[in-house]
Amino acid sequence: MRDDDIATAMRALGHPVRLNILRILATQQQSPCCCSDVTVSLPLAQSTVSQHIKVLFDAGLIERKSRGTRNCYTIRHDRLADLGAAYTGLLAGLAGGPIKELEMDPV
Amino acid sequence: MRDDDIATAMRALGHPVRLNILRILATQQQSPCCCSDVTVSLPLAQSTVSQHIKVLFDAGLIERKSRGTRNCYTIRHDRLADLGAAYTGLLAGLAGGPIKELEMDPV
DNA sequence: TTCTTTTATCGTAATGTACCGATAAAAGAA
DNA sequence: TTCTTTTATCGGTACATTACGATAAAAGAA
Repeated sequence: MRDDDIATAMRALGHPVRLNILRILATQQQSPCCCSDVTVSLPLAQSTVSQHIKVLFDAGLIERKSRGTRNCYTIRHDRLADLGAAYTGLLAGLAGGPIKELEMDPV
Repeated sequence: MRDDDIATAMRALGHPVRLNILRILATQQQSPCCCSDVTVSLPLAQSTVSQHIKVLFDAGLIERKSRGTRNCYTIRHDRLADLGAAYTGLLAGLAGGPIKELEMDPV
């Protein structure tokens, strides 16, 4: 995962409303969840929710499936796990300190 | 960790330059690392780096220590770990699905 | 004291984000 | 066909972010 992708995903998660959208998608995981389903659970206009969904979608954190007149969104758990792994890797790199190159090439 | 704090920390990590600043701080962990030390490692003006550092500081991800005429910054590994735990908790909540309340209150 | 170093902050410009209402396109129902 | 539902996108407003150069304050050196 490149730094740009990590940053994009982090920024997508960097808004409380979008965290809640993920939770809403998780809650209604059984039946497919569309934009209007999310909107009724939030004190925001439909256009605003659609915009937040787009941010999550562009960051690759949710998936879109066209079902009739609605677009159903589901969480991409694989991508969220990837981000978690990338974050763990980042922390490991930060903990190492300046002796990092010795660890990578032990002859 | 509240949603607002998670979002703030995520947003602070949501820029490639700030990821690099953390890595630079980690690399020069031995000797205290100040703003000018970070600046020479980046193709950015000192004022811009100072601003990025402020974002990380305001998010609680780095610590400031006044040492003479310079301000030395160090990584707050505890806060980064907190964020990792919060993220893990978020993922667990998202994986659970709509049966979440049954798990929390098994009588 | 004066000089230098270092940093945060100010001012500014360009760009991005967050919200809203209105609207056009797509798909199903009548 | 016409009507309804749903959604993405457009236009607009307000505010935040990112970048820069310039500058004042603080602390040490001369």
